[in-house]
Amino acid sequence: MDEELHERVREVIASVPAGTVATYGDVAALAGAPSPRMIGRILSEDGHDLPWHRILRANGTPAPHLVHRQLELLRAEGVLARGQKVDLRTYRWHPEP
DNA sequence: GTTGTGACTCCAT
DNA sequence: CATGGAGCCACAA
Repeated sequence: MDEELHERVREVIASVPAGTVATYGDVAALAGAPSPRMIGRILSEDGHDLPWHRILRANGTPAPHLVHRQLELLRAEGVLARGQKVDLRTYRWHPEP
């Protein structure tokens, strides 16, 4: 049944609309993942098809080696970042009922 | 079986 | 803002 979790995570990430971002914790919670760490691992292996650039850390900063990449892609979608930090308060994705 | 590492988060100092 | 400890799961050696 862990495959479903895998699918769920992918689905949640794919559900994040352009111009918005989500945190690892949010994705983990929405997908029912056991821990936010799994999100990173899944992205690292199966994130090639997913908008992984819309996934940020809890403080609004992307992962260390992708920082530049993330911010550039996000900027292309209209998500402006201040230095390395994105305004989660403004761009954080809010799932609709 | 343990140990170390990782695209993590939270809280205390 | 920096640092450290605790919690968490998966995988390689």
